[in-house]
Amino acid sequence: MAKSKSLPAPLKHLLVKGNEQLHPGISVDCVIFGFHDNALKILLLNLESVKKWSLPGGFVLNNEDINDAAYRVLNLRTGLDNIFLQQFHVFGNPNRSDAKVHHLKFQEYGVKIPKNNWLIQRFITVGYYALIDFTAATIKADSYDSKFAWIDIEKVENLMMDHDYIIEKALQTLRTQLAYLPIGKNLLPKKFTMPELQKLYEAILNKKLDRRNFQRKMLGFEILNKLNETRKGGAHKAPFLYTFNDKKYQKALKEGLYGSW
Amino acid sequence: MAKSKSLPAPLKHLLVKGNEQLHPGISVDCVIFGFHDNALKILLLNLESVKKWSLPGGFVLNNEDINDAAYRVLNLRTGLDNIFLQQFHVFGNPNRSDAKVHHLKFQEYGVKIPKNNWLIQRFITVGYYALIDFTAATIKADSYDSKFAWIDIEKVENLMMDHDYIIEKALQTLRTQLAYLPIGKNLLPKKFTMPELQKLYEAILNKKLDRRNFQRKMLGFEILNKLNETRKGGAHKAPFLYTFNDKKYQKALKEGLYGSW
DNA sequence: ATTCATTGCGTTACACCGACACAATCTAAA
DNA sequence: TTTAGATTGTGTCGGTGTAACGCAATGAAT
Repeated sequence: MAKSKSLPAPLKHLLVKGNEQLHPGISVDCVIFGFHDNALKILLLNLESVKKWSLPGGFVLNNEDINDAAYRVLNLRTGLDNIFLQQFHVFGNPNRSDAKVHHLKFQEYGVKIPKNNWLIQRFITVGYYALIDFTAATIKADSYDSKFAWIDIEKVENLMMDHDYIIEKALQTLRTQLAYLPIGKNLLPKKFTMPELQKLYEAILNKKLDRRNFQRKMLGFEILNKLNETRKGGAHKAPFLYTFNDKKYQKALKEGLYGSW
Repeated sequence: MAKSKSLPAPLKHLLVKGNEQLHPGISVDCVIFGFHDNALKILLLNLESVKKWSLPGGFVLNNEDINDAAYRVLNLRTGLDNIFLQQFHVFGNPNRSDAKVHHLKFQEYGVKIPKNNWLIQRFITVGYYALIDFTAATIKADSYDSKFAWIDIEKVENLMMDHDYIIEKALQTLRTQLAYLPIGKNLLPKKFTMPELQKLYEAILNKKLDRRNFQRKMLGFEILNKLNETRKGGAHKAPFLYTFNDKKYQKALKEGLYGSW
């Protein structure tokens, strides 16, 4: 009924050039966490053709490191650079791919995907998670998806394919790593207050923390610089501002916060 | 000069059927840790054709979960079942594959790999690590490699392709996970003594631990059953034997040993 | 019987953690 | 201008776990 729009070049490219320019059967998916209004959110894209939300993902170029591919996806969507981005799991269930997603998408343009096309194969995907400053990102949708949204971690559900599970795994990883990696640098603006940092931790852990013990523990890691400024404007006592001490932060990223044993 | 032996069926199969039966461009590699003579060892295979040692690895069947593929490799090599096996990293550098390995191998049989054959492509590999009971395994080599060896972790070097790096990453992961996962069940015989368990931890961490504190900490995890038997035969006081409490062990595997936060 | 390394169990000092107290501060309302 | 109310900065205290070390018991070798 609806008049077919003409097929966008990037989509055509996938069908025609995918086979020779992209690594077969493997993709990357990015769980991009952002923090806003004291809530942890995830960047999702809407595939109108299947009426579902999905994670931003992409394919791996023939001569591209898979980590670079994930970074390219992240950068393309958010415009951000120098972001904490980490592999966390490989999803290799043979039934996870759903060709219907692609069929429906191309149907919008009245295009039928040829049998045995590169796109209609089983894909194994590598999950990455990233932490970004909500306020610094400028999100771009692309030809496959026209809408995006930051969706509260509590309200994520009914995503495309196995993306719910991917997010669950990402969140698990993030929570575990919170215990031994310094998290927060990318999720918060450069200057932030201790209560803001605490809210972030509480959102990730989904758990209230004691204000005073949190501060003591955080300062104990020695990765923060206390500034001689306060954040005025709130209706209460003005809290001090902090920044991350880049050098010590990087060191902690490599060596972990404790060491234990 | 040397008379060409005839090409073994599994190798021929790779060339001829790989394209239709195996997932393209993805492999799995297993870092199999064993414990013997108070040292941590890794199972390596020798590729005579390239005169280098390599990790046991394999490909993923078209309809096979990638985790099952890794498990299949582990089981094929060791004959063991019900083993702790975990993904730890994806190695996706575009230059990591080295077609020369395959060319040399097939040259042994006077066979030239056709251009653009399935085998001669870039492979992205998923690293898995496993912990096994050295004494329970019966190692099998296969048609690609004729020799195997347990090589001391300290002496691993100059492996094929990026396998040194893969092992380094595996060891890093193992050390990190030691702090929050119960390790040891698969590396030791069913019954073991506290000093034996300690030696294992010391081998993994490459660090001496205090005997008395180690015991207290271990018992504190409440994943061990103390038996009413001792290990006689040593030239000294007979230490008590322990087993892992399976139920609590599994629970700790899921939830971690601490929880922190 | 004696020797001696090893094991089982215990002690002490110290750091860290959770729970809570109290004073200082900032804005908004009175 | 003063007061109220919520929030922040700093400190205390008891419990817990850890590192470092002591000492008696054990068991094979001498």
